[in-house]
Amino acid sequence: MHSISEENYIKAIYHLQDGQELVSTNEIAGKMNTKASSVTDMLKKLADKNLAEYIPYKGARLTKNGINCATQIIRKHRLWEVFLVEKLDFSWDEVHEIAEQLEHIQSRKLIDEIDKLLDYPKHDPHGDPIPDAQGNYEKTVKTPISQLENGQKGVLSGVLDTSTRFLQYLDKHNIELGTKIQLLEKEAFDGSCLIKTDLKELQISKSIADNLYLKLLK
Amino acid sequence: MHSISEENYIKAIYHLQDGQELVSTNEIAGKMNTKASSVTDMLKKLADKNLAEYIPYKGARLTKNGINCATQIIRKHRLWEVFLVEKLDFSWDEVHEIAEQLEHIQSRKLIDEIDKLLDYPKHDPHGDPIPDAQGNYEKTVKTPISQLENGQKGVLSGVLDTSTRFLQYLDKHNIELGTKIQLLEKEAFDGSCLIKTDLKELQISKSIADNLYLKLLK
DNA sequence: TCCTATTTTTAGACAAGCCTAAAAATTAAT
DNA sequence: ATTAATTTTTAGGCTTGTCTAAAAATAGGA
Repeated sequence: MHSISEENYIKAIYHLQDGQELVSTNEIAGKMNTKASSVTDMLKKLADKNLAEYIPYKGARLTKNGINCATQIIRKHRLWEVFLVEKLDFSWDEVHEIAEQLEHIQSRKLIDEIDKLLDYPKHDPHGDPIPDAQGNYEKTVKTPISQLENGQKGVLSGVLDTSTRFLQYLDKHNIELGTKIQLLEKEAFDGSCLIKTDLKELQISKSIADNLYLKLLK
Repeated sequence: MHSISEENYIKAIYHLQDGQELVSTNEIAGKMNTKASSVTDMLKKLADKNLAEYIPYKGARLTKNGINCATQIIRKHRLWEVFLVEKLDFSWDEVHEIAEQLEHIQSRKLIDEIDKLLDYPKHDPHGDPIPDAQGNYEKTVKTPISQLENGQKGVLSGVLDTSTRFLQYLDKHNIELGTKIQLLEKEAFDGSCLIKTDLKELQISKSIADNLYLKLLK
């Protein structure tokens, strides 16, 4: 259907266009680790195939077609991640790269069977929602710890950075999806935060507080 | 490591070189559905990478390196086939194309975990042996029904043709791997055979008799 | 052996995806 | 509003893997 390269661009645009109207060439180049000129080439191709609208010098956005395509790729990626963790003893910091390969396997039946095997999970191991076969998924409001008021609490339901280093840091401190976290105090001058889990209190830097997304509890 | 195209050539050469010393350019082109000139290009590249020996105008054979590579690809292909049949309710005639894609996924740990999940199967759904992590696999002697003497019997342990049509034909007649089959009588003039299973007697054409491989019982 | 048929290789072209360097358009700043 | 900085596009080139058409090598037959 579409080449792997096309699929990767579609996915990148989808993730970038969240909220924004148009995604710029440079933003896409940054995310894809390619040069702006390569992006321009690809945007023309995606526009030809009616997967994206492309306005020269302004940017691009996915068409309905492109969005469908993106959600199906994301569905595959996240289901494979769940599969790797649930069925094959991978840890949540090992699965991303392999899922990047597996998400391009073309077989509708395959991914639907994987979905069934896993009993139709709603979230991947990093807390991100999994689109169903029709591309629908639940969008819950998640707030980074750095934007909470002192005293507010919530359940960890997503991480922005999925690098091995960061996920292993969380493991070390027994923080995982579903962990209940309360912000005790935010330092005004450097944005670092003192947080509390059921197990202990922990001082975290602003960049970590930016990466931990909570579903708020009142 | 190696490109998908390289891997496909390596696999093709491996399957063709069974027995033969050198595999010809045309044979490879036939198997790969490409033109001879494309094969020549690739053989030069494989020789550069020390994956094949290439003697112009004579043919090619895999090096030790190439053979290792081939057995690892075959290992992946066959394990994925078992996975699809055992864990995802695929039938044995649906799995080949998907396994052609999955066999190129690069992750040593992934395939070893799949192997473990399946409890280290020795044969794929078509009866072909699965190489272990070191590339070793059992080579049993299998004889096509067309080469048996009248009265000889054996257990179906492999099929040559894995097309959907053929596998569905076997399903229809309740013939599967492990089915005990006896040759009652071979017609001299057209090579067709009358065979007997536990369930019934069946007249099969020579081409079908050529495709059904038995492990002999005495 | 010599001539023909087949096989294989070479030569040149093309598409996909990427790159660099230069030109054009846009944005920001004085 | 004009210039300077940034962003984006164009132009041209490279690699991989494919193709066609022509040339070269091999094999087969009389």
